[in-house]
Amino acid sequence: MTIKDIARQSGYGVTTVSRVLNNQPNVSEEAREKILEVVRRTGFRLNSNAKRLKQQTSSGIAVVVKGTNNMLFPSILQRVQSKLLDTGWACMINYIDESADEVEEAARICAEAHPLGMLFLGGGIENFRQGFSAIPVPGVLMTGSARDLGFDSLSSVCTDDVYAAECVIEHLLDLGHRRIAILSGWTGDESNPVGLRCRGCLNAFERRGVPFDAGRQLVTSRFSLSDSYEAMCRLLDAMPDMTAVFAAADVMAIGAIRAIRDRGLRVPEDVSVVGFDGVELGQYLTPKLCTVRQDSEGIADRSVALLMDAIRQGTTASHELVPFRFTPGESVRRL
Amino acid sequence: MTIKDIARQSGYGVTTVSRVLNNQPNVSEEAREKILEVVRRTGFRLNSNAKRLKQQTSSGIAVVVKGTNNMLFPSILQRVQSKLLDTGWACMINYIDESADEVEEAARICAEAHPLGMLFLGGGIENFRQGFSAIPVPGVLMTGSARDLGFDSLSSVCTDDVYAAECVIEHLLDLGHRRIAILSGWTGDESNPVGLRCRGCLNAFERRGVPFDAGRQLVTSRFSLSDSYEAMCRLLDAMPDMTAVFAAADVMAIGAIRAIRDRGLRVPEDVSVVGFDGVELGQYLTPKLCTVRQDSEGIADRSVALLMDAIRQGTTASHELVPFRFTPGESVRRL
DNA sequence: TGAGCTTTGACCATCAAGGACATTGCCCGT
DNA sequence: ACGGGCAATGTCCTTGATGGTCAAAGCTCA
Repeated sequence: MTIKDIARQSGYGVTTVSRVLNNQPNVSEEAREKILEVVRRTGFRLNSNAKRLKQQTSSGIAVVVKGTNNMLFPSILQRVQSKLLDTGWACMINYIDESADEVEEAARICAEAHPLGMLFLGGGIENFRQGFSAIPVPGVLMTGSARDLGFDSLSSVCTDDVYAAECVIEHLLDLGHRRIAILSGWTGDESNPVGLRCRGCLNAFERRGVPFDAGRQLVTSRFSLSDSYEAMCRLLDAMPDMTAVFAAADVMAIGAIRAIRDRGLRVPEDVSVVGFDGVELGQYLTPKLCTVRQDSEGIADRSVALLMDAIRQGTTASHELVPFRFTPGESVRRL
Repeated sequence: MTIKDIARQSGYGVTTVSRVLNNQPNVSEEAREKILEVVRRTGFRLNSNAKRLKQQTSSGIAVVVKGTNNMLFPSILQRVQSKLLDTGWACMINYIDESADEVEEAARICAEAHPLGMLFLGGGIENFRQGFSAIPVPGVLMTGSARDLGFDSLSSVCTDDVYAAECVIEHLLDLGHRRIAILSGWTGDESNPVGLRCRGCLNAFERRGVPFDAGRQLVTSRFSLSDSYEAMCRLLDAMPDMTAVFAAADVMAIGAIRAIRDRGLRVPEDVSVVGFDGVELGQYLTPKLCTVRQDSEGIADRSVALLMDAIRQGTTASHELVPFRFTPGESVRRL
């Protein structure tokens, strides 16, 4: 079934059929009707490969999502999708794990799809470096800043992680907490959002003159309930006198709370817990989770907007911070 | 940048370059080396549109996900993605909302991508009817059975929702509960998984001779925390003497628990709660959620396998049930 | 040295659609 | 009545990669 068959069946030429199917002018109403009738009857659809080959366009946007446990991702993805639907573009999503070979495989698949642009969700710049930087299309890093990294086709949209983490620690200090533990994600790279959050914590401790022993007070964990549970157990061993813990993600905070309770301790009476992300779920837990609410819709909207600009107008990369909101909650108490 | 440029730059012909890039025989090692060197240096990639046009293949799998609040979806999607990565196929994911026009838009985009196959996650057969059934490729419905529906290209893989719901109700009845409320999803179509779960509940009540007044004891809600919270409030108003509630999804159970607590009632002392899905999160809540654990990995694996068979061997549609496991938990007590 | 074989590469048609340009036919003004 | 002008339509070439055909080159062996 090709456009030629439609032409033959309708008694017109391929050009006329093409004009009808692309809503172009210079076609008589009669021809339009007849051709559309044949198209409807046969269920014909243009071959997208041929169309894109001729028009030198490609298939839409590729989205790379690293990790599935971040509870903020589903809402961001839906928002992105819904924005892209408005443009009529397709959206290829690649979920990848943290292992290197999957990143490369995903990069290969993305590259072969010849997307017009790429969005990166989760992980920091290290993913991008490792495979995706060879794909010569505009991109937006939706978590973590790409400023000062020398990629002029990579924009970024994120929360001001450093400042937000500072706010969290300041808040805990204001409430009288001094022995504060940090449950962090991977911190190898400070352009990583979690690394930035750690930096914010250290800044706050320093500014307020509160000593902080990273070896004892900080433990890293992956973004998963089970991993953060175990990490929190280690923290409790190393620092049994802690009065508060800051988890670098809500999902970690939830794992941590379970660990605290399984030790027979109470939240927040014995240990206060603060999360990061502000997922809706946090407000349905008992106690309601104190957290930093990231504006997932804002992140999605601005990312898509930046990407569109870059694709359509060739705008150079820019870097935006999306406002966050510190959300006090019952999981923290005043000492 | 085309294959011709590579040919010119490497001093070979396009045929040879094509053979190298497609790992075909009859190329000298020297030519292979030289050509690959040029490819690496220039970052050249075959134009996938041209390639697919010539080879009359298409771009991979389209996945349609309806709703983002089901906490089981991320793990299923990642598993699907990882299985598909093995095949080297791309995977286009479409998140859609429940509104009709988004379904149609998504269907249009999927159709234009000419996928080799489709996967449907969330929602029941009604989505498929409404737009996707016109896409002439094999599909697998990952939630809800497509048996007896007369689509011979649509397979299905799901949990035995009816039986699982029967188990839940039987369990509650065994523990002495008699005034059991049901917090259900949309029930308009009994091929819908949530509809099937309701049917299972009714079966169990009937078999055990326990009266059930659907008008008072059953409330429907969307798959969201806020919606199920409100629905639970209505249930508590209509049936203040309830001793247990069965929520048709874990996310609803969590919304319900918040509603119960906001009334000053305790879980499970005043009201027992059972969920459905068995998301990992449930075991991190307090109390640990009693639920039905669906085998998300099994669902993903079997769905991909069925789809692959249908695409590669033209297997006709089949319908599979994946075992579930009833998971007792602290959110239910014996009366 | 040349017949017979294998390896290698140039060339062209092909895929489905789109666009430049040519052609047709009609309307209208003079 | 005739030609200018214009809308409608068709012809033909192009897009990038592939694969078949066939020629050229290199090799072995009598």
